[in-house]
Amino acid sequence: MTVFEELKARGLLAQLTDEEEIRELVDNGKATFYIGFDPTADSLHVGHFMALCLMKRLQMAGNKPIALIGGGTGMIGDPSGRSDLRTMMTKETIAHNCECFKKQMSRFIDFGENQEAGSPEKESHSKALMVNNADWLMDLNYIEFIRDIGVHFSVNRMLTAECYKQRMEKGLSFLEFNYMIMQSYDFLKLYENYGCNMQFGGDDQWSNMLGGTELIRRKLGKDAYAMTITLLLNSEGKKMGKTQKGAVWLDPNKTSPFEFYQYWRNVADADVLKCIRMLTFLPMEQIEEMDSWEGSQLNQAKEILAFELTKLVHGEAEAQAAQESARRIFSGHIFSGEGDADMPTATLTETDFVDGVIDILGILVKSGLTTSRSEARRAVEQGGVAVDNEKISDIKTLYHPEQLTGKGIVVRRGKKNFKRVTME
RNA sequence: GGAUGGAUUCCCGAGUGGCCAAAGGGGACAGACUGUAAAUCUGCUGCGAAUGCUUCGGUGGUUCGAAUCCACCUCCAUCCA
Repeated sequence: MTVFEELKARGLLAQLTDEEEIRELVDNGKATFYIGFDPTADSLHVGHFMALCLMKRLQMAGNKPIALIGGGTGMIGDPSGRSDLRTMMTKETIAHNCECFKKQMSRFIDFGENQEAGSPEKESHSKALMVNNADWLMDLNYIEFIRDIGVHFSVNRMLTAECYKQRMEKGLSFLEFNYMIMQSYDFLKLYENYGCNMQFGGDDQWSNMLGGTELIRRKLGKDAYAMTITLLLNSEGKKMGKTQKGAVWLDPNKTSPFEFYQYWRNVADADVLKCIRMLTFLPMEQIEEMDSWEGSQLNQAKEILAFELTKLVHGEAEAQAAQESARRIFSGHIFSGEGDADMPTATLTETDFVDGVIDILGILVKSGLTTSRSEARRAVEQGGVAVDNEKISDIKTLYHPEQLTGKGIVVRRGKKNFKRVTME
């Protein structure tokens, strides 16, 4: 099975400019492709995960990935968020975020030795590149830019793009309108500087990507290709990787391996196979086999999914640990004491106690299981709180520091939220 | 620049002087049922142990009393230029 066939079989591909050409390039390792990442945070999240997997798959097939960091576009911020004019990120933050991105990406993509931009010779030989569009966007001269690039864009045509059509009803700022042009310019630059002949991105980027291929054709008379990745939606049509607490991060300090594991362990039945297919590197044959699973058997599939992904992102040891903890916790007997190391822990100090005691509500709040005492009270009153597996029904239950020393206590809120609480 | 409409709690959306911590729905959370699933049912959803305190774009004002009335400001939408 060739790479292209595999991508297709896994349902990763959404739209392509020219299927035959792309197949040809990709299967023969002749593609230099880029995917753009906006450095809006200091960690990548699950939303970026598919892009990373795709880069990895293609790199393994001999193609050369370029990770484009939107340092320039990041200076403006994504306008589609509307009202809140995002605070402009400083160069320092962007640089910091880029560093973090690179670190995380290198788990997936082999940047080889010569990853630093700056020396064209080295760059042409490296296995992968990371570049920042601030390098060419920041110093643009407005008049020159409009003359050279702007002429090639027809407003009439742009307005027919689906993404703008929708925005036309709610309002579209000029800033936002420029996104297509800037992104197209990125592609042109990468084509000229690094021979980048292909762009991948989320399905929502399609029209911007087409803008790039057209710009290259008009400006240079050359062909370039674009391909979009299917957006990973759950069965409710929402983007995967978002929880009410925010994104599921790839950085273990922002989303612990255990939480990461649990996120995937808890996906809906309808989504498991899709996720396995699109996100894991398990061989297709094995996936086909699972395809016929149903009912509670899918529970196994979820375990596989969670394990595989945690392994990819955090390594095998972490994945193993997360899986064991999860099994132990959900099989009923919590805490053996040993091996629960990765259970989220909250540590109290003397100052958290009043007159040498703290009530259960205080513990819930201090441990971060609830955000306020009112919320904590509700949880207890509704029978949703347990300590060391004993249901707590009295909101006035008190704890002394001695009870928290050593292994401490394990506080559970609801079915799936655990925190070990100990003394300093 | 002009005209009109709008801004309500996580979201949508009612509320046009006291009975409003604010209807209804969605979501979230908790419980039952289950397979750490979905669907369903129940509870719950500003903060506080509580008298109570803080919320309805912002700032002032009128009033015993304001989400509701007045003034100014900010932002958004539609139409006109």
